[in-house]
Amino acid sequence: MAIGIKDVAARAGVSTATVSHVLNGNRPTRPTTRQRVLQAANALGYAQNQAARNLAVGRSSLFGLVISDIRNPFFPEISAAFQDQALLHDMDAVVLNTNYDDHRMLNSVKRLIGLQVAGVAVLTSEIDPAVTALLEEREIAAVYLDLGKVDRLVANISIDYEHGIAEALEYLGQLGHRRIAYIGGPPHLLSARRRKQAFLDSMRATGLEAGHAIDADFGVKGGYFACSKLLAASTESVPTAIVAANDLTAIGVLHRAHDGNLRVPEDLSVIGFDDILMAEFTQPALTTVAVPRSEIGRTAFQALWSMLGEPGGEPGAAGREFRLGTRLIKRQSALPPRTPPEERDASDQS
Amino acid sequence: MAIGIKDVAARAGVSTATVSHVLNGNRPTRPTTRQRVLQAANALGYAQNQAARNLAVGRSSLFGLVISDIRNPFFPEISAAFQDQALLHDMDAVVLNTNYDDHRMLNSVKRLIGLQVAGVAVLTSEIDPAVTALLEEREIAAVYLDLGKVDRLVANISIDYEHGIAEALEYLGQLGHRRIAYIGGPPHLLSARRRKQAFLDSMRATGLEAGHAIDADFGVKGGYFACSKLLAASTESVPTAIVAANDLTAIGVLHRAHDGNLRVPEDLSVIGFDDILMAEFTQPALTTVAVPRSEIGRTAFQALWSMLGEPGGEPGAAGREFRLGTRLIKRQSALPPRTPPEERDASDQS
DNA sequence: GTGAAAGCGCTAACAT
DNA sequence: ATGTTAGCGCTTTCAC
Repeated sequence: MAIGIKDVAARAGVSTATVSHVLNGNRPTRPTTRQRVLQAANALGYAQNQAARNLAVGRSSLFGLVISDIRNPFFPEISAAFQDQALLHDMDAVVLNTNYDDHRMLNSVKRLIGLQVAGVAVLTSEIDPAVTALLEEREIAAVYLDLGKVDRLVANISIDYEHGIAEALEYLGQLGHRRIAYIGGPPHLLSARRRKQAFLDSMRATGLEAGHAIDADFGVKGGYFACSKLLAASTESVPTAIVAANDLTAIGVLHRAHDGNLRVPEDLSVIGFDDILMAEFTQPALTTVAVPRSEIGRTAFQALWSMLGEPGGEPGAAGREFRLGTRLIKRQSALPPRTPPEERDASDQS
Repeated sequence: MAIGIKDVAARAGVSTATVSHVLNGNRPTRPTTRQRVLQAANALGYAQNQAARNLAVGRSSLFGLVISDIRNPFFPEISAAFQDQALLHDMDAVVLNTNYDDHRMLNSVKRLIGLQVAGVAVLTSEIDPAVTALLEEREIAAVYLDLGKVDRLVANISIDYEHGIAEALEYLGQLGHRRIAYIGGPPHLLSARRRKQAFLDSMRATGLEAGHAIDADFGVKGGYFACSKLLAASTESVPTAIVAANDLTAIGVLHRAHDGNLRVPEDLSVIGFDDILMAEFTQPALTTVAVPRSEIGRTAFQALWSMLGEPGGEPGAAGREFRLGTRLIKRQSALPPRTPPEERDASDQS
């Protein structure tokens, strides 16, 4: 069943070396030979045995992609973009979920090492230092998300929350808002800390009056209750705009604001992040700071790819820092009107 | 850098064969030797070189999982369940998106064959016959979704829409509904056809009065307009309940029903499928027929796993048919009330 | 421009 | 219970 390089060689009347070289384009071959080989390979339906190839080359055509959980809508787009790039370069990706578990994360990386992956992208929110250490020791190219470091075999992607939030605040300013509150995420998450800091810095920079900043849980419920607190303040300190650290939080805010039995500023404006992508669907009225998911995936691949040297040759480029911008998506965010459905169409499956 | 089996053998003072056997548990070893080997492996941070192993064994520790598009919320859960099972059996999965493209699907399978995968799960809606043929020819274990066939190396998973819809209709009957309409999906999709047929059969069986059955596009918009048509009918033929072939369609129906300017039965009931999972989130009031996504993923893995024989030994079990049931999730589906947020929490990510 | 042959790291007979 | 060793299918040096 297994059709090997020998079969192709035999059929083409050449040596296996030639077949190999034709297939990998590693050295010039006479066009006629080339033809014969290609034809033979095709006729036999030959598929290169990657296992053997990898063994010989010492590295596989696999990249590892470690994410928190593919069920979290934040990741599918990243993963898809990563794989699309991989396909373009004739590589494949093994995507592993850590389920937010450090131990499982380390294990995943060990598995990947066993698979002889050519590189690993770790795009989870928190990264176990043991992982970076392991990858470094094994001299495997790696790219991380919002990890500070960069090295010969370590690239880093960071999201420009600072600019994104500044943009959002500017927008609110144009709308006439002056008292702006913030609802953050769990302080133990790096992204939550960075977003909050960006908000505070940006407020200071623009000279706007910082309302309260409350930490919540990145969930709908957290946003809901945080909003209660904010709106229950004495009249002159009730914010007229709220920036929420992610979209679920923002959805919670909107829910609360329209539940009634609460004094809500006429023109309350809410801004969220489009982290989990449902925002647009569930709350077509929510203005969001869009995180460039596809770009993250694409960039992660490129980062790894660029660090890859020739199998036994030059070392490839050094890792570097990639900074990705956000996009402010403006939708009226005061009252979620009940409108006819958007022309969106996310369907077709099963 | 690369730590090989020899290093472990040396450090443990045994032969490579012993190390191999300890690691794979292929033959009894004296506990003390076992210990020494394990310890040495651990101390060195040894990770089995899968490429070499696969080459020797003739088969990799990889399963292929071919899906339409991981960005479609139907798939992440399937994929995650599949991978969780894989992990349990010390295997890995390479997940490939076809983007609903036959050509890309065939290509994906070819890639997987090159990777020497031990089996392939093709869980897309439509399956190119060339794919089944190729897999069959290469004698690779395969499992499909709603493909009729079953064979020595071909398993099949089918969803029991029939029962699911019957259950839904029974429920509507209990609620007192008699005139029930149906909005289907694009007839070129197998799942759409199967669901529609199940509806019609079930209606006939229960003796309920079948309202109109309209084909739509599996999208929100399609549901919206189909609903317009249904409710615009002459009074005595206006349905009091609508079954929609997927959840986006159902959401469209709900949107339309509550847009005003249309005569809507007091107690209009709507039932959808929870295909894309957002239904619960966006429309907590929609009763749905739940497709068992995780179970599909889990079953797909099990199907492949059971067909795997010993590398060079017995052939493993023959492929068989797996039938998976649906679950009817009852939520009031008449008027989507604007309530405080559910205690749901899908949050936490980067 | 092409071929012969030595491994890549592991497994699995076959020995002991 | 453990060691020796011949490949697995490919790449790649070294000859030609």
